[in-house]
Amino acid sequence: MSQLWKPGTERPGILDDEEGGVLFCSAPPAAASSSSSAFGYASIEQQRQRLPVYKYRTAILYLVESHSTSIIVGETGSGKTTQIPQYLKEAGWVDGGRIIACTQPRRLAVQTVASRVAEEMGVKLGQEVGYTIRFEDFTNENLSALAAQGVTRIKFLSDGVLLREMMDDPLLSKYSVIMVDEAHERSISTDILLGLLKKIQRRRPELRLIISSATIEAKSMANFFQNSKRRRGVESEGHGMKVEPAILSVEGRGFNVQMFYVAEPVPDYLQAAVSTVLSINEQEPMGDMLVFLTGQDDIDTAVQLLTEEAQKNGKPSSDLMVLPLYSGLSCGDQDLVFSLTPRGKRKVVISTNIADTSLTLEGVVYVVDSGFSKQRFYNPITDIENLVVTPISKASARQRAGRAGRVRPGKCYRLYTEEFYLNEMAADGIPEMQRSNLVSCVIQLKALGIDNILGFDWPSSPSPESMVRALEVLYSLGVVDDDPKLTSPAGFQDPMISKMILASNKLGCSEEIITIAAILSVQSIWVSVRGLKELDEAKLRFAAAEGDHVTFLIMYRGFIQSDKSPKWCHKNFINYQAMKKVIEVREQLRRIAQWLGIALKSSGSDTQVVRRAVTAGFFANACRLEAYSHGGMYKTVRSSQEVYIHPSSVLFRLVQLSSLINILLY
DNA sequence: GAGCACTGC
Repeated sequence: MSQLWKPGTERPGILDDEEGGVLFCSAPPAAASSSSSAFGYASIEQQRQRLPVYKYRTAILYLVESHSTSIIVGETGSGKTTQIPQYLKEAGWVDGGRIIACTQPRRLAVQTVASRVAEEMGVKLGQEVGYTIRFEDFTNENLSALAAQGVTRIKFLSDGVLLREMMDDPLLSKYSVIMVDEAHERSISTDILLGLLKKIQRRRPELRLIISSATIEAKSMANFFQNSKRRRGVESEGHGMKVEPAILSVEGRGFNVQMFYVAEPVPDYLQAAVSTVLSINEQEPMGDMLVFLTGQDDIDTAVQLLTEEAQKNGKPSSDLMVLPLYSGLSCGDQDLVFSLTPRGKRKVVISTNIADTSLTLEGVVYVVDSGFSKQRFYNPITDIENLVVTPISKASARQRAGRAGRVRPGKCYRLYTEEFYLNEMAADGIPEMQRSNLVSCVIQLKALGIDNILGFDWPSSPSPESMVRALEVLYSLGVVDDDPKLTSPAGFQDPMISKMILASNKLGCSEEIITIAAILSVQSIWVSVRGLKELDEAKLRFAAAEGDHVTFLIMYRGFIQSDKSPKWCHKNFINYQAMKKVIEVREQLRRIAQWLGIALKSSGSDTQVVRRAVTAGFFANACRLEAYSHGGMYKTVRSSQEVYIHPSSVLFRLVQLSSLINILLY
């Protein structure tokens, strides 16, 4: 590599122009390629140079050197995530013991990207290239001179972990460059991170930020980082940097995807999806299909309809291999979608949004897009979060379509009209921050010393009602005082859990409550097969009349007594992976509890104190059974909101039963 | 008779 431009030297000849205060850098000259392998196959170096981002190497390094914030818009397959940290290292951004950080919203992405980069650099993962996610720290940050060889210089981490690091080192002083990847997803932790990084920049003008995003929403991101810097514009001058964020666009490596729309709005997208799959199968050449629906229910129905169709012998649809995909599936079922398609079969994966963000399917040529997804919405008045089937955004529709063009030119069938796409769909989705309960978000900011929550500078502000509601809940739990400042160090992130654990200390059941807290933090410890009689029977074996929390305790004890046996879990319809996570989380909670001076103490067979501790933490959810109500209707104490026992609860049948008795009695 | 997708103490 000889054509490098070193930071601090004269800038290379790049065309740039000012546009509304934002610097656009376009069409850089292609960098001269260096060595080529003497062998017949592509070396890692050659593979790296073939990535679209390689053409922009010099440009990116120039922008990072000369701007405090650079925004890189790059489609999937551009190589930005794996390459940019390496470019930065090659250009000297790790000199003097500094570290380059690259954040991801998901754990799996952190692991895979880190190991890919370690492989490309020919180093052992955990040394020069490392990663940190919860429960796994694969870095070597021991800075002693002797160990200097394998010290971590490029570090991948989940954005949640970087937030945690801020509690110990508020200025994140060991990092020279922080790259926030997948910023377009606008997850809560990414948004908090962006807000805090903007604050850090004022105190550390030498820190460079790279915001990496898949959509052109970049412009509003640029505005966010530009605001208020104008007012304090002098600060960075000494460093010879531009305060306006730079925006650079890198093309992806996708193939062309041809779009099809329905002529008229469809009355039933599930039916429409099924018949579209069948007609693609009859009319189009081989190639796998990916269908986007909204949830488990829809997906199971669609799979069933298509499988029935496929079983009709002699029909062309008999060569379909139909597979569902959603997070509730067991690992084994999820892995099926990655299996090789048998000869003469065509794979059809029916998926939720999981195929949009978390999993990448190879070999998809046809995408069927219902135009809907399930989204969480939060109502601060009732303090209730809901899942609602909602039209997706244009950005999301484009992302879905792009899945068809990863291996060769593809086709995307949109089950909505072009008119709807052009005129009705929102350009971007609503950030998660504006659709969620903000209790843990507020407590995190408080723990970082941000006291004026309502005045915090967010990439997009949540509603004042949600903020006030969150503060109210924290106040009623005694977590914040009148100031409002945190009354005690935030040991546990979730204040309800925190309160429950503190109460258990007084009640003498911390052993049990820490188990319950751990179980509440995983998705579900039951396997997710619905409508299966055996599952209900298994539940009855563990069910306690005292409710789900006590049931969890019985299950956990059984798991420990089985010696943490996967077979025992399988037999009892318990999710082994979830149980393993419970063990890990429990251990972490136990450590924190110990640090807070809470000793583990068991209440033995006394479950009453356990239930007292649970209600101490979750009293805000208290509700009253309505007399004479059919089907067990409750109303919340705080807002008289109508609520029902969830069918997944062990009390579900019991309540049905007891309300039946009520009816008989009156 | 029902849970889009994720993160972390």
